[in-house]
Amino acid sequence: MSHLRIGELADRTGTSAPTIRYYEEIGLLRAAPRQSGNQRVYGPLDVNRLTFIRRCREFDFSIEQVRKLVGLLDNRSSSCLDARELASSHLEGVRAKMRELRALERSLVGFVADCDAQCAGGPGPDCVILGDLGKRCGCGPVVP
Amino acid sequence: MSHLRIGELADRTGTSAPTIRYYEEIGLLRAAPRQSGNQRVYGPLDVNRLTFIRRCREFDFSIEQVRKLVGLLDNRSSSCLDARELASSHLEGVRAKMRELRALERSLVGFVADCDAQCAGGPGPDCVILGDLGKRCGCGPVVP
DNA sequence: CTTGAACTTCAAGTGACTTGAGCATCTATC
DNA sequence: GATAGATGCTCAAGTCACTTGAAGTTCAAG
Repeated sequence: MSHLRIGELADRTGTSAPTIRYYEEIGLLRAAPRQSGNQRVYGPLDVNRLTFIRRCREFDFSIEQVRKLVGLLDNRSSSCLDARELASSHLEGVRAKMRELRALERSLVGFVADCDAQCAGGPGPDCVILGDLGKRCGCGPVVP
Repeated sequence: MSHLRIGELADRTGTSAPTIRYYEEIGLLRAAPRQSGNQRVYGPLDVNRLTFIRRCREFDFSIEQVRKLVGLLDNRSSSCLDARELASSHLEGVRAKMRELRALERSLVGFVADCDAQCAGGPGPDCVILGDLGKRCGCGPVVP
């Protein structure tokens, strides 16, 4: 049972087979040994490693960041501080993105509310959403 | 002064010149008329339209959504409801993304806090972050 | 032996641009 | 009028992290 083909590995790790081949191609996974018929064969260690990789990706680490994280695992003499640094700088990025999204959400809520209050489904070009989107450049509704 | 070249249009709208050419190529901006020397010439209406487009993009609307929004502007008989619909379905997407990011942030904060509490900068492979990232598959720290 | 699922490779497509090469044109100064 | 440097032009390829498609091979079941 410990010998898996690519489809089984994919199922166990929530990956697709093409993605596994892609990870192999970019060197994130080792080049898997092949069966007689040239099909890739995997073992339990591959399940572990790929699960780790997928988890990092779910946490929105980029492939290059994952490469470093995997390197930390491979290189057992490396410092914990490297992992902490990677995680916390990633956290910074996530927080910045969240701030942006919050501002965005507020604007969109405002647009929709204004539309409900003022346009009431009336036709066209004077919709406050279109007006709002054109604003802040001081140009009002845009005439094409 | 109402005749601008691409660089000036770029400056006034916070866009890059290649991006403006790209928008022209995909039909989001009309093909600009050319000067004698084949350089593009723009007017105030182009500033308005591009500002509108950039604003939509800042609000994370996809190019295709922007294309619709611009179409709403162009087609003055269209209904306000279309714009409202576009904005509110976009809002849904933004909220979903925010929920993901919030969960992600919590995890990362947890990782870093655990590391500070338990690893204290000690060396290596037993860093709780690497452990945490490998978890939930029940495999613990991953052995490559 | 045949069927069909799963595998193989290689190439191209996605979105929204960015970057680079190599050449033309404009503007300012001498 | 000559020249230098900024700005413009086109076309092609690169980015990221895969996904999709074509066309052919291998495996497992009946």
